[in-house]
Amino acid sequence: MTLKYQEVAKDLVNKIFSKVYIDKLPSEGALLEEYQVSRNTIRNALGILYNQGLIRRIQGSGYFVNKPLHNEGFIMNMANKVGLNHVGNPLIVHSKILKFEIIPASEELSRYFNCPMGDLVYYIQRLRYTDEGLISLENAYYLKSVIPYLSEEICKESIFQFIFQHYNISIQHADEYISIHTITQEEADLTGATVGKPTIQIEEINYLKNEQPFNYSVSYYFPEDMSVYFHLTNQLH
Amino acid sequence: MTLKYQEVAKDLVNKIFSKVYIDKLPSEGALLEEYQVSRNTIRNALGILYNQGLIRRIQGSGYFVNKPLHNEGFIMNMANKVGLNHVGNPLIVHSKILKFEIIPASEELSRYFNCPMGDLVYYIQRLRYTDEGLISLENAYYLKSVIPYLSEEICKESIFQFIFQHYNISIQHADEYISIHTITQEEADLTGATVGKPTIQIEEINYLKNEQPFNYSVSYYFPEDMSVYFHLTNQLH
DNA sequence: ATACATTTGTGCGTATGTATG
DNA sequence: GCATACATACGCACAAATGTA
Repeated sequence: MTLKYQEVAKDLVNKIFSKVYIDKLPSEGALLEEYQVSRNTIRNALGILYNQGLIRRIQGSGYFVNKPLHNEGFIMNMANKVGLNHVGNPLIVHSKILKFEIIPASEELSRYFNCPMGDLVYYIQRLRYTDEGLISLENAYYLKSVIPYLSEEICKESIFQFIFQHYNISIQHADEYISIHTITQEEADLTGATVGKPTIQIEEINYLKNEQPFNYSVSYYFPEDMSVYFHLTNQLH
Repeated sequence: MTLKYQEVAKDLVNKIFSKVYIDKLPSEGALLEEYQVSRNTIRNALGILYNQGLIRRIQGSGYFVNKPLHNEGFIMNMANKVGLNHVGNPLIVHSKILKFEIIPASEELSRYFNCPMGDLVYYIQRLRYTDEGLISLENAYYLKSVIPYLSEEICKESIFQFIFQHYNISIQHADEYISIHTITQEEADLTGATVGKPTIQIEEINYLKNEQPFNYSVSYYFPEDMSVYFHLTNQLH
């Protein structure tokens, strides 16, 4: 499946990250000439980048590369669901597997997955590290009917990347809930963190294109200087 | 300014909130017939609702009203920038003004506002309450060149509502940073909270249509059961 | 201050592809 | 196999904001 506006969008993103476009992008007219597509297609592609907060656009003037205001600390950009990243720069993450089980869906999980109770799900608990150290404790659940096979070996690297490549599926959208979680004794034992330490909790449900949820996870993020960034467009004036 | 797709979008939102549409929306064809607009306009309008997580859409099947999975605790929906709300239901908020000053922009503020240092800004510190009690401590800054007049009286109610009505401007988009803030002695004195209590910190910069930032704020949210919800669409596959 | 060209924003119509039921 | 419904793509026209001469 190779959609024109997504191809164009990806190419534009690459050109921004690789500093081909430093400040201003070419006009829509120039871009539709370059890519040999219609204006709608160009605008679809640019709309994606705009919604992700990568570019600004000013009527009568043009499209401009967005520079993030904050640059200190560990900033996780939620706009781009292509793995952990620090404002545009992807992070290399490896994991220590704490649990790898196949369990029947509880009432709660069956609600999240929109499936009958008892349906099988993978339950994977991981500690996630970068070069800097421990990032998060993750409790992830995957619906086995959608993801028939997983292994501990796979879970040491990126589960999502494996899924996308082997099952040729992709995330359509996600629901995110952010709150504060204070570390319990059990979690402290697992992570070495102190009991009662406040952490950022991110609960996440990921959906396929057909609206089927396939992944639910709760993660606790430990870095003190961490913040979660996202960009909002107000389309209802 | 009365744009067709925004009018349609607003009308659809109302019909969802007022339970005219409980589960399924009419098809695109039926809607363009009803509103007497083109298919692009209908899809623009529906796209807004989709991006905000209000509806799901399934190719070949139709548009469906989204039911939030979590219903417990105080959930703040960030998608819709029309004041504080609890998953769709607006909250009545009133404020106690702690500070109301006009100050010159510091280096930091001048970066946020993209203005020269020393430009005048309103600085307003408020405690925000609902019937349930204290919600947040807010430190808000408004660029005086964009918002020439504010008063303490106005700040007791919704500042945004006043601005939108009197200056006929609206938020185009916003940058949000979420992190954890532990309450200091000074803040504890102001709020009655205990020193060291972890709170959700939301930093926010709001932009006008011409990309001019007009508001920067840092707020600390106190409810224990609070979580921040937002919906992500993955447009890059 | 005015006029004009450029550039993005909105809106309509049409054709074809793809998923669902 | 078929009808329905959403997804993508093209092309065109005009409005509105911006930048420049």
